[in-house]
Amino acid sequence: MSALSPKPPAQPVPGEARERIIAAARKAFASAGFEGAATRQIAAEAGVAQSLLLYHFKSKDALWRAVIDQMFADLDGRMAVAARRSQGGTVRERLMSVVRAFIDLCAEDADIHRIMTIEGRQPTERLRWLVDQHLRDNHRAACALIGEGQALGVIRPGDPTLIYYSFIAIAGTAFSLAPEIRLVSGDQTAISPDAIEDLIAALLFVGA
Amino acid sequence: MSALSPKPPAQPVPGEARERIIAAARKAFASAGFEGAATRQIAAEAGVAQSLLLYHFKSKDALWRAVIDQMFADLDGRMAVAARRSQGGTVRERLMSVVRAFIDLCAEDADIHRIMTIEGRQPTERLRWLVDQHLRDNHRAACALIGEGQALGVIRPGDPTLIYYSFIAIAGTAFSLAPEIRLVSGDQTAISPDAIEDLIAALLFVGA
DNA sequence: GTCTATATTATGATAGAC
DNA sequence: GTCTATCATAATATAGAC
Repeated sequence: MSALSPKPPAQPVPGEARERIIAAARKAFASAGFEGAATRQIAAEAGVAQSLLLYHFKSKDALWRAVIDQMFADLDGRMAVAARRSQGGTVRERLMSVVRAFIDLCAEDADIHRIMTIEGRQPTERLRWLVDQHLRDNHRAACALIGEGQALGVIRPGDPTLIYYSFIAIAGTAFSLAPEIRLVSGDQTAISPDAIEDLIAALLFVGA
Repeated sequence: MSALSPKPPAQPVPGEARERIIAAARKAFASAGFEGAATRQIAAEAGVAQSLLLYHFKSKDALWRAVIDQMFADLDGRMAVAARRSQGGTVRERLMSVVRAFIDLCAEDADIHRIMTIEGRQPTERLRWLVDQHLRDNHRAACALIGEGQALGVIRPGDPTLIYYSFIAIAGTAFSLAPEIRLVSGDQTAISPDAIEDLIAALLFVGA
């Protein structure tokens, strides 16, 4: 290896520590909530000084917002890809395309569901920011698709918002509570995206 | 009012403060998680000194366990009533009886779902205690009923544990995330037990 | 950009008066 | 049973060297 090696292990790459901090913060917020997560512990997990966290982000609150923005940039990107791939298909195909994309996202990393199910419990300033910044648009798009299917008699009748949250609940809970499910079932239950997809299809479609 | 009035307002009734502490602790643990909840804040909410909390319960951990035990005493009692009321009925009737009892419990107070969805995320000592103390038995009973329905072709095929957790997810999430649903939908969505029951029936039963 | 050191406040827990 | 006062530690955040 030359001295100009493209990936020097000791020399910190610019922006790398910042990303490590965000990753560690996401894990911490997802498992202990905003108040329960400690910036010291996040910094230790990222392998940096606690004060560096407040250099890159001006406060714990700002760090939380950075975590959320990164998570939703990923989510929105995946949803856009799923929508594009299924465009021109039936309502059922288009809906299951985004449903499957969300299931796969949760299977890979349930942190987004974990954080959302903590923040959605209380009408805090953080929740209002979340709704304005990210949730309202996703909710509107999903409900439009659900309403389209209902008009065609393909999707079960009922309040689209409740159907939307039921779908998220099934898709997210299985992966968010994986540690509990493992302990309760004695490791007998395999949590597969296919099995979750079947349950959601049964919920959504008429005569499924 | 005589001096021997049966309900003196100033004189603290024995055990009353203890109950207020448990109630305040349940709210705190449900909204902020174990680490995020502060004993000082719980005591303030209950209107007592912080140290009194550690007189009645020897530690924050012991307080948490007392909260859990009280919640599950209520849950188990309601489930037993629902099971007794429907005994002799069809599998569908028996299942929907306990399903409805759980929905009503969450509608009245979503704290049990909120606490469980926080604790189920990480394989902590608290989770192991929860599983041994309360969860395993409830899971076994539910899965037995689900399996019975599947053998008769009434309930959708699939891993009973995943079906069980999907039911809990739908029933609990709607009420746990009520503040978010309210904000996102602009108060357009009414979260009624009947609507939730319909969604769960669609999920559970073949050809629903 | 990253660190050490520290200020300030909040935390869980204890001691002891009443 | 309930309180005030306090301890030791851990929290977020800031100051300043390199």
